[in-house]
Amino acid sequence: MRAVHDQLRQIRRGSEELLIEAELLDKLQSGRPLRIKAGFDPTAPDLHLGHTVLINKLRHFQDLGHHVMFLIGDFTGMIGDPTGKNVTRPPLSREQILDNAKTYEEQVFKILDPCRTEVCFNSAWFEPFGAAGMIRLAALHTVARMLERDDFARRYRTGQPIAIHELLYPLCQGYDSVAMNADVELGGTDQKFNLLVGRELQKHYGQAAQCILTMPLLEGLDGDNKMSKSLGNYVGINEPPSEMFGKLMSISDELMWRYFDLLSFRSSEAIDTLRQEVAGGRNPRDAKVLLAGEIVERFHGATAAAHALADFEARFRHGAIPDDIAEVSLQPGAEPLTIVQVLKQAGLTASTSEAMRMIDQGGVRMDGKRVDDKHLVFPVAGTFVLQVGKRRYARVRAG
RNA sequence: GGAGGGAUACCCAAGUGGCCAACGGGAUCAGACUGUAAAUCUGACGGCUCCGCCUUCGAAGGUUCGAAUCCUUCUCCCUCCA
Repeated sequence: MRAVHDQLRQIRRGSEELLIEAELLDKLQSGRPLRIKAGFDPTAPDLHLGHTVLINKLRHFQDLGHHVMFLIGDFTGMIGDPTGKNVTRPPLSREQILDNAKTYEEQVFKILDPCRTEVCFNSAWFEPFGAAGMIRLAALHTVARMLERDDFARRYRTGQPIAIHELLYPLCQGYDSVAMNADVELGGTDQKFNLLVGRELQKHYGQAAQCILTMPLLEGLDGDNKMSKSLGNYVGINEPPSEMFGKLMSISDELMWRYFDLLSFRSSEAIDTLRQEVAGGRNPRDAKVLLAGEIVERFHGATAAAHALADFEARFRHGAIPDDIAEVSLQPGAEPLTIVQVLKQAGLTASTSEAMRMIDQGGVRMDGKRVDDKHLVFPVAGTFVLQVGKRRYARVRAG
C-alpha cells in the first residue's frame, strides 16, 4: 500500500470536501483496506459522465487497495431522496430492482473492478427492521436537527409541504452506514447532510464515524448547468463511440480542464503539463482529442476510440462523410418528389418548412454538392447521399 | 373558507382591439471563419401544395367588420388571510 500521504492526495483530487481529514489519515494509517460506501437510487440507471465522477472516485479507492461497497437503495427508493418535487414513489417490484441492479453493474463495471466491488441492497437490513425498528431509529434524531437540512429548511420557511416520511430518508441512509460499517462514504455535494447523519448514527451504535468525501456535480456540455439528461447536455456512457467523441470535442476549451480533472485517469502532474503546453501555444484541440479518446476508450475499448478519432478527423477536418449512414428508401409515388419532400421523408428535417430554410441557408448537400434550388425534383431512380448541416446524413434510395 | 395575481411558441419573457406568426433573451439549427461539433460574426427559428395560404397566444363559448388583447364559463398554478 502506498504511503498514506500519496493516497490522500489521490483521494482528494477533484473532490469538493473531505470530512474529517485527520480521521481519514488515521484510518489509512491502520493499513487495512477501508470500507468505502456509495449509495445509488434503484430507478432505471442510464448513467452519464456526470454520474461517473463519483464512480471514478470509487475506482481510485479500489486502485489504492480499498474495499468498495456499491449500495443500491432498493428500500430507500420507496421514499426517494426528498427534493420537494417528487411525491412518494411506488415501490419497484423485486424483478425491476434486480433488472436495474444488473444494468448498473453492466455500466459501472466499465469503471470499477468487479472482483473488488461488493454490491449491496439496503432492503437486506430494512426488511427485517419492521415498524418497531423504524420507530427506534426515528427516536435517535430530532425534528429540529432534521430541519437544518437546507432543503427542508427552505421548504418549511416558504410553506411548502414536507411529508413525514421524507424525514426518514436521511435516517435510513445514515443507518445504511451502520449496517455496512462504512469507513468512508462518498456522495455528491448535495448529499452532505445525509452523509453527516451517517456519522451521528454510527457513533450512536458504537462505531467509528465514517469520513465523508463529497464530489462536485459535473457541468454539462454547455459548461453552465449541471449535466443532466433532461437538459440534454449530457454524454451517456452507452452512447456510440463517434457520438461520444464528437460531444466531448464540442465542449469549450475552458470546460475541457474541468473534465480532465474529474473524468480523466491521467495523473494530476500529466494534466498540469498538458495545461502548460497549451498555455505555451499548443493547440487546445490536441488536448481535447486526448480527453475524448481516453473516455471513449474507457467505455468502448481502444479500437473503437481510434476509429472514432479517425472518423472525426475525416468528417470535420476533411469533410468526408461518415461510413455508417442511415439508409432510407423512398416510397414510389405517382408524383415525382421534390427535394424538400425527400428531406422530410428521410427524417433529415422536421418539416418541409425547415427543409426550405436549410436550402435557403445553404446547408443542404446532395452527393457533396450544395443544393440551392428549393424546387429541385428528386431523381426517380438511384441512390444519393443527402446531407443537412455537418452532422445529419442519409443515404436515400429512390425507385 | 376569504382576497388577490397568473397561464403567450423548446425555456424565460414583451405585447391589453387592427401595423401580430406575435419585441427581447436563452437554447437550438445553418452559413462564414477557424484550431474542433471551441471562440467569434451573420442568419434562421409554427405549418403548408412557400413571393401566397392555413393554424397558433391554458380550454370552450360570446361581443366585434376585426381579438393574444373585451365579456362569460371552465381547468390549472401562485401569493396573502383564516
